[in-house]
Amino acid sequence: MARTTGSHSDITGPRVRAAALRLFAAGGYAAVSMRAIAAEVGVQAGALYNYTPDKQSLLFDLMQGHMTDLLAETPSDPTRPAMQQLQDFVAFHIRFHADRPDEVFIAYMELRNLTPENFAVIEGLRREYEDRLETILRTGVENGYFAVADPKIVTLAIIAMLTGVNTWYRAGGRLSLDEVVAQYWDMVRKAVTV
Amino acid sequence: MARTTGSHSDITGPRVRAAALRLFAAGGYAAVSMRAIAAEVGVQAGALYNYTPDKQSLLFDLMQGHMTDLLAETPSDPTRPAMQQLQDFVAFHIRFHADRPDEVFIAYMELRNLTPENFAVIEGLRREYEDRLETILRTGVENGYFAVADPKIVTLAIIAMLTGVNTWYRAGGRLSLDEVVAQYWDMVRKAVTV
DNA sequence: GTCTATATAGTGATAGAC
DNA sequence: GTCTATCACTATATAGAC
Repeated sequence: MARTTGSHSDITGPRVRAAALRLFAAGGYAAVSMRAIAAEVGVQAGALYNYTPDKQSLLFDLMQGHMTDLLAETPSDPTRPAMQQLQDFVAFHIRFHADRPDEVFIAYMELRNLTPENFAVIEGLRREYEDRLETILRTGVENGYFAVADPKIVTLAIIAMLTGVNTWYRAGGRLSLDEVVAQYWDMVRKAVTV
Repeated sequence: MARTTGSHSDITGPRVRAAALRLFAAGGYAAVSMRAIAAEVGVQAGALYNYTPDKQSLLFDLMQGHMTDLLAETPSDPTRPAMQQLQDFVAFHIRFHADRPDEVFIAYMELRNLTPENFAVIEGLRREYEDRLETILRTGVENGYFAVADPKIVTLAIIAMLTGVNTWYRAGGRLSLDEVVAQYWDMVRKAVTV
């Protein structure tokens, strides 16, 4: 992928972010050098600084983009029964995360490599996502469909369980994503039902 | 903690491991220098190499020690009913992990910083632990106590859910560890019961 | 917009004095 | 067993030519 010369501003920027995403997910933010990212893109290290002010911004932009995409696509229809909303949430979470293994890995593993200011932003987005699920659980409790002693705990437990799928699921493996979604929905449904 | 001179072989070794544990958990293996570990112990960087052949061994020893402790302490009594064995496992997992937040964090976050040979060892120990739970689930299914379509999936889901406690639980917080164990056991029990 | 070259600082690990 | 000093690299980021 060695390049020669010329102008590529409109395509190089996305390629820098894609290379950083792949390399950060594979080796970890601290272990990946700007030179390695540049080599993956096919430019020299100095050229990266036309697309990002520094390495930290590269990480933050990837994580922020991931979290805002997550929030934008989360299903949210308060008119549906709580049980349906919960099923929608479970299916969405598994499918969204299965589609973006690198982003998910970074979002969980590289939090400590964010500056305190950037960490606060990402943490806020994460809490916003958790609140979506917690609201569904509280609604179901109020309406008598769910038996959940502590909605906050159950929220965190469900999200941890669902996100765990990413540690083992691979497309083309023993189970289809449909089967995975069905299995996890079965567990979640039983765990929260009266 | 600056030191002056003298011999400390029997106490410096454990202190090196303790410092590496704390710093790796706080900043990540790749981001922590041998000089930082030495400073935490109160010696110069060169002196560390009296206690470890290299930085990689320091990480591996911490992870291997954690996993062998985990396996050694896991309750295992096949004569008890599967439901009791499962409850024992859930309570043990939460308490063991709550006691060792740094070790748990490293065991999950630093897998990719192990050499391939060391990774294979840790991965084998991890699978051994998962097999303990999977065996309990299969026993309960055979005896008609559990309704679990795919014991392997449920094993991974339960472990992910339980380990997630470490991301938010802090001693002295809103919930006691007894309450946390009770809440999670309630969810697990309902999720696997017929 | 990308290049080459470089400033400045840090890295893991080792050698040899004490 | 710990020290100081150092080797050989690598790091992020910048300056200036083209």
